[in-house]
Amino acid sequence: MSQDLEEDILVALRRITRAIDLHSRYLANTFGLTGPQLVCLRILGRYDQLTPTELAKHVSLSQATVTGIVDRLATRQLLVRERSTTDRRHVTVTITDAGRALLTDAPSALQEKFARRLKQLSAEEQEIIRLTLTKIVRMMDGSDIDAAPVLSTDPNAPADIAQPVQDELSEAEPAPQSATKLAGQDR
Amino acid sequence: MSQDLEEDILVALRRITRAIDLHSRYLANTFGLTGPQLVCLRILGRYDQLTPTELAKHVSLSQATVTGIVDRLATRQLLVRERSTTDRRHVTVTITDAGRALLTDAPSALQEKFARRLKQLSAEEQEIIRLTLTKIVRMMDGSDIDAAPVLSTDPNAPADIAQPVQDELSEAEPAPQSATKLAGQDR
DNA sequence: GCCGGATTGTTTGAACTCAAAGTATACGCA
DNA sequence: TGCGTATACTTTGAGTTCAAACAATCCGGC
Repeated sequence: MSQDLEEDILVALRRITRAIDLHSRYLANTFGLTGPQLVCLRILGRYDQLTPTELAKHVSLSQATVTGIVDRLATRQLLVRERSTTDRRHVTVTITDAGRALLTDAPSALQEKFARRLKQLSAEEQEIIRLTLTKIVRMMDGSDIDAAPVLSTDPNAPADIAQPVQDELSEAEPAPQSATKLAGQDR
Repeated sequence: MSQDLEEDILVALRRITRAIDLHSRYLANTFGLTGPQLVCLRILGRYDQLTPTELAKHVSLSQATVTGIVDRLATRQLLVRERSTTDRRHVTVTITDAGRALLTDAPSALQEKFARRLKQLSAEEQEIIRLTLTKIVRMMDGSDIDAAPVLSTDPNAPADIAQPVQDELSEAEPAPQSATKLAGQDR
């Protein structure tokens, strides 16, 4: 029965992705920003100003994707784009007062209901969720490419695309002995 | 420290989404089908023929999305679209021999590396992952709308958008009391 | 000063994703 | 028979996402 573990995981991930997407559209309708836009703006609110590359790293998106998001936020005047005078290749993206104002009463980028339910879980359960997701991220990170080394006859390896990135956040994950803990909390 | 649980989860989910997307592109390059295309074709391989609506339910996507995917698979002749003669509103999507052939040596829709790592985990750990993801799905499903009832002054409620969906497919998941099971099978 | 490689960002093209609008068809009821 | 609602699917429009191609700029060596 644990045979279709992979399938189950696939289905679960697809559903989660979908739920996130639906929430993003919901946010767009009711609040005016999509999920990714909100997340970017929030990060920017925290750092005040960043280059697109930095922002991309913080939100785990590619530079190109961030360009599009910044475009849309810029047309709404929620941030400003300026080329650096010292190195004109650099662009600094700065949050505006309007952007900051919008953030003050911005909803969560996660579904309210989900967030609420999350808080109702025991600290233990919350930790399991966090650790499990972190573990999945780690297992997925930088996959593929080295899993199929045969493809590129190119001598200089195309290198790992998704590269590390990994270290920024993954601090604590001591022991996965959590299994037994999970026992009682059914319901 | 458990304060930024929400943030951590958000980040992890975004990374997972990204990893899946990157793998999808990788699949497209090396195998010729994207992740969603592969998943749809696989389901079709299992059922032989389905209507777009049924297919959409099986893969947890909207009907509209499936139309696009079926389009692309159809132009590659991996499946055929036919209008039902009895009810011409219905379309049946049927996998072709070519499609079936392609499936035989199709890679996993999940990253190889991830799949491998997954198998190396203990049965217990695998179970935790599965249960955690399932739990997240359950917590996210049909969220939003009823979480913010105030928005629409419209008398006829826009109704639940993401609705259930849930029940159609989960035949093989009778009771969610699975947590307790986890207890004994420790090993 | 100038050329070539490296770095940073944007554009382009393709796929995915959804809701909402549109189209075609069926079915019930008068 | 005919009208209206319901059903099944497709189209449209917008946003996200990425790699790859492109552009602008910098910096080091000559």
